[in-house]
Amino acid sequence: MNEEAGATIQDAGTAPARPRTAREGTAERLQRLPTRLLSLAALRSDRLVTEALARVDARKWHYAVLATLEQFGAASQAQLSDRTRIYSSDLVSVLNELADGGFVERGPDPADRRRNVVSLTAAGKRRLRKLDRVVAAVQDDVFGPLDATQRGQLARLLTVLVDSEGA
Amino acid sequence: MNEEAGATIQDAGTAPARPRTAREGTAERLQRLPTRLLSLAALRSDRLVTEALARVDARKWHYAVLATLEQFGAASQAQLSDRTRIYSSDLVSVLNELADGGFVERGPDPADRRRNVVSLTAAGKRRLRKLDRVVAAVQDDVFGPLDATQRGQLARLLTVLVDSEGA
DNA sequence: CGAATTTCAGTGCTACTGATATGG
DNA sequence: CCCATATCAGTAACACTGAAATTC
Repeated sequence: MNEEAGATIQDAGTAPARPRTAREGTAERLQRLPTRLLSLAALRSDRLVTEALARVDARKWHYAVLATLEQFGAASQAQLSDRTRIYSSDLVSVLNELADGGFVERGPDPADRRRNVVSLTAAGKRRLRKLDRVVAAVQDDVFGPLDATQRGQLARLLTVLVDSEGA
Repeated sequence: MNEEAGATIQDAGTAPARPRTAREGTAERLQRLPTRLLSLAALRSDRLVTEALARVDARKWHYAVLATLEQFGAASQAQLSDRTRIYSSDLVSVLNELADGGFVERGPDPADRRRNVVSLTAAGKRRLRKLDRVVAAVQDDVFGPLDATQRGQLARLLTVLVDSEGA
């Protein structure tokens, strides 16, 4: 099958670039490109998270909203949007889904009738426990190749990057 | 209608969770969640890369294809797909765009008429130089908050994760 | 025949941009 | 009048699936 294609592909037009300068070969630039490494690592991570959550009929945003509600308490959608980084326009359907499942309640805020008050239900808390376990398990899948020290290092470095936003 | 929890946002229903156990508070779980940190960092990185490339009418995949062609030489689309991680179905339009710009040439492989041979043109090499500079500049934007040692650490850790795929 | 290659059609999720209606 | 909030409509880029036609 994979005969080495004689003249055609081996040297058709472009010769494979070798590091000409001793300094810094541009050869493996793509494979080593930090932004690409970050992108590829996140792609795999997101895929595993998405798959694991899909197995229990959940999405990343569901977890983010539930965890945020438990941490900060009931909130308006604008607050939830800030805290979860979900665009408020996208948050609408997420809350619809969570409300359909009975995991959150959404009612008008009597103090400001533009707002809704979104709060966790008892079922929502149980749901959060479940998703906590799912998400925790995925961490080991994703970061399994790293030992505890490396995981800490990575988390610290990523936190610096994430916190540098908008600063 | 459904406002049984009369209070507004301050204490509607759910009290902000405090770390009850001394062990490991689940409070900031979302903010510290490694897969989320990875996702958010990559999101910002991808956005900056995409924006910078868009300013010169390019996309990430254009760069990936051009750099791969220079590194490995002319190749079939299946080979390019493997090397760039672009799905072969998506590669078609990327190559169309690059060919429209005169940056690559795509011709049939006489040795195996199922294949195309994709090769870099002179204009493609000049294009690659340009994109190289753009991409290099973005690295500093994205990883500016880290010093050289930290950047090396991060790159090493991400490489471990990326290489662990399919292994 | 089965398998590889290119291409096309189409899905689903995400990020992101308006616009709109309502209320402060 | 200007601003905030929630909602809706829609776009673009991606990741991914499946199927077709051609050729090995």
